[in-house]
Amino acid sequence: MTRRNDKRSRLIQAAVQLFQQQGVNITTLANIAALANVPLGNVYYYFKSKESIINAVVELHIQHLKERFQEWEAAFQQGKDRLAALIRHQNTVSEQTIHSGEPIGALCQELSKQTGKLPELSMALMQELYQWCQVQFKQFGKSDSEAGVYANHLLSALLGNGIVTLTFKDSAFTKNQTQVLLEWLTKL
Amino acid sequence: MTRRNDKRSRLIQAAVQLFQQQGVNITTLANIAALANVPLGNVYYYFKSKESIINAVVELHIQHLKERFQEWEAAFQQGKDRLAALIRHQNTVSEQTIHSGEPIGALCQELSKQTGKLPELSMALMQELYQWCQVQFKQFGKSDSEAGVYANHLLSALLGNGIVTLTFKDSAFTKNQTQVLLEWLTKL
DNA sequence: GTCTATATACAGATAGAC
DNA sequence: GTCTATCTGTATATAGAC
Repeated sequence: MTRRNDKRSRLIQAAVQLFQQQGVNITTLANIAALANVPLGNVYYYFKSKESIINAVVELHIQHLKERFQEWEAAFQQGKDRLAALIRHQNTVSEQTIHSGEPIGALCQELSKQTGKLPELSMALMQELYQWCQVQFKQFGKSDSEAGVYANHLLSALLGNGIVTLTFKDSAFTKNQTQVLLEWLTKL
Repeated sequence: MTRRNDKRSRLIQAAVQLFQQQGVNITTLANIAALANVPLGNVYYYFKSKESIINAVVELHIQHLKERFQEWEAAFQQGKDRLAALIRHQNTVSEQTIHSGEPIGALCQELSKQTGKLPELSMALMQELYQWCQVQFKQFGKSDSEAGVYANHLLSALLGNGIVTLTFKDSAFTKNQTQVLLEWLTKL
C-alpha cells in the first residue's frame, strides 16, 4: 500500500464518517481534511472535486455491502437466515443510529435530491441492497414479483426505522422493530 | 389577513416546497425569496434567521398533520379505517414522492442531525405522527406497548418507503408497499 | 413596511513554492 | 508529492435609503 493510497483512503474514511454524522451537504472539504489530518489544499491532489469524494464514498459503501453479503452467504445456507442476519445487524448498530441515523438510507435520500450523476449513484447503492434481498427471498421459494415486494417492504422498514430512531434518539425503536421484522420473516 | 401575513405566509409556503424538493441545507434564503416573489433583504423583516423559517415550516407541517387527522377522525369511526386512510394517503402522493421523497421523513432526518433546537423540533413533528397512530391502534383494542410497536412499524415502513421510492424514482414501490401495509393492518 | 446595496464569513477550488 | 496562500463565488445577515 503506497503512501498515496494511505492519505486517499484516510480522506474517504473521514468523509464516510462525517457524511453519516452530519450529512453530505453540511460537511465541508475542510471538515474532511481536518479529520483525516490532511491539509485542505492537498485534498485536490487526490480528488478533483467534492463530488468525486462523494463518488468514492458511495463506492466504498457498495464494497462494504458486498463484503457483508458474502459473509452472510458463507455463514447461512438459507435465504431466511441471511435476511435475519441483515435485520439483526441493524440492531447491533442501534446506538450509532441514535446519533447518525441509518447510513445508506440517509445517504440515498440526500443524493437522490442532488443534481448531476449523484442520483444515479445512490440508485446503484440502493439497488445493491434491494437485489440481494430479492435474491434471498427467491432462494426460499418466492416468485420474482413476490420477492420484489418483500424486499421493498423489508428495506422500507429498515431504512424508515433509521429515521424514527434518529429523530426520537431512542434505540428502543430499533429493538422492537427488529422483533417485528424477525417474526414477519419467520411466517413467510 | 394583513399584507404582512400575506408575504410571510408566501415565504413559508415557498420554504416548505423548496425544503421538500431540495432539502433544507441546500435551500438558500435567496431561493425562498425568489420563489415567494419577495426581495432577499425583505425576508429579514419577517424572519430573524434561516432557523426561524425552518421553525415556521415545521410548525406548519404539524398544523397540516392535525388538520388531516381531524378529517380522518371525522370520516372514520374505527382506528383501523383511520390508519388505512393514512396508508392510502401515501399512495395518492406517490408521484410527488418520486421527485421529492416523503416530506416529513426527509425533514426529520435532516433536522435531527443539525445543532441547536432543530432536533427537538423535528422530534415534536415526528411525535405528532407517532402518537396519533398509537392512539388509533389503541382504539381497536391494542395495549399501550403493542400500539407503540405497531405505530413504530407503520411509520418506519411509510417513511422508509419514501426513501426507496425517491431513490428508484418509481412509484411502483409505493403502490405495492401500500398493499402490504393494508393487508398487515387488516390482520391485526 | 419595503427594498437596494453591502458587510461578513466561509465554501469550493487553484496557483505555485518547496 | 505535499502544503501554504489565496482566488472566486455565494451564503447569511445587516444598514440604511425610500
